Amino acid sequence: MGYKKTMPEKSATQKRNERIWQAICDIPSGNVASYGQIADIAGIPRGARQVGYALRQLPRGREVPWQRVITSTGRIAFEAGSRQFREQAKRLRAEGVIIKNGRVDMHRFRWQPDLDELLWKPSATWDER
DNA sequence: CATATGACGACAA
DNA sequence: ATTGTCGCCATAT
Repeated sequence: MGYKKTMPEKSATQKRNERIWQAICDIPSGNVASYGQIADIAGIPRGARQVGYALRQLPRGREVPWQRVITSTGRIAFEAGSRQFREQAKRLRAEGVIIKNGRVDMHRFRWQPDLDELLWKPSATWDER
């Protein structure tokens, strides 16, 4: 029975990454969020860089809308013109996000969770069908 | 243990 | 608007 005791538990890092990936999955298509914003939602204040790290660790095949995470100033974090930059821009535009002069208008496309909640909260009313 | 690094962010010039 | 600096914090060496 106990021959599985060496099963390694998820490291703190792994659990943190999971929370981050999960938070990113909540960003609606057509919207974007900043690294810091995701960090806060994932319960990691001042953890913007950790979000970047988690994304870099994102396993192939794991479906997470990583393209929706950009810097707080509305820029794509990758070097302009790089392959990754173009891929992200392409995906965002495919969702209707406008990138003008290499930047996204955060006032217009930034995801606002609380506002989003307001639309989900009254679900009880709709759940009744 | 000391440094360096990075898909960040805030701020000063 | 740009650019540089510094703070932040997990990892890598």
